Amino acid sequence: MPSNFYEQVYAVVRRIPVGQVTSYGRIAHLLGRPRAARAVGYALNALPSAPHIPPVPWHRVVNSHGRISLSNREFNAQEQAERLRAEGIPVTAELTLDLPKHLWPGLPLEELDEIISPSTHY
DNA sequence: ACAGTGACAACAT
DNA sequence: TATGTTGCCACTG
Repeated sequence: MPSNFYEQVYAVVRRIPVGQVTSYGRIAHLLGRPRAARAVGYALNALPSAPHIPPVPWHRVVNSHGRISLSNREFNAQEQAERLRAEGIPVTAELTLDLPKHLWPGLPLEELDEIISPSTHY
């Protein structure tokens, strides 16, 4: 049973549209925990061992500088770059992209409320 | 209960 | 610009 926080992170990431990206910190802010950026990364790290349906587009999350994490010591970083390019986002050899240009605006309050407090939607 | 661990982020050199 | 340091928070054994 995944924790509530993980599920909240996954719920948000699923809303990121094709061709757009956001950062770990911004997801933390959306969830009302402005300083939990690190925990967001931790949540995504735990993803491969627990495949979800619908799938979670983890590749659309980069750091606050618009750079792919896991600095190229793992093939995962290259895979992430390829997936982003496939969605039309240019990624440099240094694994960076234009964050402001492709930044996902975020969620409407209504949808956000459903994620944070599912019990209050009726 | 508690210390250790990160796919972070901001700041300081 | 490029590293290093520090604060953070949820999760794990």
